Amino acid sequence: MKSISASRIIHMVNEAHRQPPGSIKAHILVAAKAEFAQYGFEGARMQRVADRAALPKPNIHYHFKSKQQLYLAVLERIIESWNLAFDQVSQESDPAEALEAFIRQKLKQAQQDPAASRLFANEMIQGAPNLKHYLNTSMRSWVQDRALVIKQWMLAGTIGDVDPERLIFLIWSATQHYADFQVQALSLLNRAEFDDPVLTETADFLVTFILRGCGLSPRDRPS
Amino acid sequence: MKSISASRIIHMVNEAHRQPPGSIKAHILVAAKAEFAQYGFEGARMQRVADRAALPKPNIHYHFKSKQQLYLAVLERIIESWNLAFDQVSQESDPAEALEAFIRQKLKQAQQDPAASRLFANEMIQGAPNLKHYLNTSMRSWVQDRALVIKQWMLAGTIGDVDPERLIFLIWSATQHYADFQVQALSLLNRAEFDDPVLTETADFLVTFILRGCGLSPRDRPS
DNA sequence: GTTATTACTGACCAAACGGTCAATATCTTA
DNA sequence: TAAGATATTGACCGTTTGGTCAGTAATAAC
Repeated sequence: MKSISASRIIHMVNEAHRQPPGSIKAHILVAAKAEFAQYGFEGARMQRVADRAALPKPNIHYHFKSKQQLYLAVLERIIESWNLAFDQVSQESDPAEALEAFIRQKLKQAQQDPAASRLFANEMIQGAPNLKHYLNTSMRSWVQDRALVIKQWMLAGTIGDVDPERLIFLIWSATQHYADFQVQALSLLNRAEFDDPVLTETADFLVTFILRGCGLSPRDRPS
Repeated sequence: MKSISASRIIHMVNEAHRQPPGSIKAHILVAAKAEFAQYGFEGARMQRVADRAALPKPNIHYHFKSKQQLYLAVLERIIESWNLAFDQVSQESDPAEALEAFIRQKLKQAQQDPAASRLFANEMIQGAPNLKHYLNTSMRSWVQDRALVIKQWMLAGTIGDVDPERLIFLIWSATQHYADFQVQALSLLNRAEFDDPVLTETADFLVTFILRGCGLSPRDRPS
């Protein structure tokens, strides 16, 4: 195995992953995301990435040194874009409103970029070989922050008794599943595609159901 | 592409997939399930299947003609084992009891055979290239039968207002996620492994939460 | 307009891939 | 125990894989 230090790899990736939207690197990253999402790291083929990007294969290798590095660049881009949607919530927020916003946002994310969701799913299924650190640091503290707020809501009596970590995990699973298992969902719901009407119906169901699960009623909306 | 008719493939698979538990074919199928679950079809390597089974590679090819056929045999075995757990439920069943049994059963399945769950997840992520027919026939009618019972419960007022298909999908997602995203769940819950105590806590949470989401209280249990 | 740098690509390579095959061992049954 | 069928395997094959490289085009700097 070539001895390239982890920090050097991370440095190179950091250079590569934030590209102006129209750039060729950004274009390759989009193609690679789709490929890795569908086939996983080992199943992905550099030739197919090139075909998806409509570029010769060596061109891909010019911009990204190796398959591994391309994968890491895609992965970092996804995590970063998810962190941007790091919505603010506090003890003072209304639980129903905050949870509803969170559910709708997660579901919209899953619909707008199912490839990102599937790539992440592949990484988790394989035991997160490239995201173990993320799971034990950023993700964990993010969850703990939110869990603390939920616990405070519980103490204040503005929400029912629920395990906050498991609640967050359930919301993630319920929303992500519509991206990862889209074919199953569409067959089950007898729909052709995951379009806006399906999104709205699904979001409404999830909000109602989960809020009820938390001992809350969904706030009234103009109908 | 070789022209082998679909029925011939299915016939061959049917011959292969039900093996006495101690047989070599069964042993290979277990190894292959783990490999396909972790890497997906394209990412799986026949050599690694052989290594997992502690057999020379040609031995695998003696028992299963091709990678594709081995994969199909594993898939059929999983679907079949899931169909065996086809628990009976009717209009007369108690909704809370029936849902609780369903949730606990699904979660236990996910814990006892996470590889099966992950293999299925991989197949869904790729758009179910080998399970489209299953999704549109067996799975669909299974869901519709259960959905009908849930609708009757709703008419009888023994359960709150919920979209039955989406409820089933949510239960699947919430339970399967603990197998597919096990590393994430363990990190989030600060646990080392998905053992029986975690299983029980998780099942209790899911039962309470989902029943509340359906407008039900979990039936009392001796504590 | 020359030069230096960056971007691109057809042709190629060693290694790994799924799969084969002839030779051998191990069971069945008469 | 001979004969046939089944099971096993070391050595091998054509193809595909991730990746390279020399040569060329395009761009930027002076």
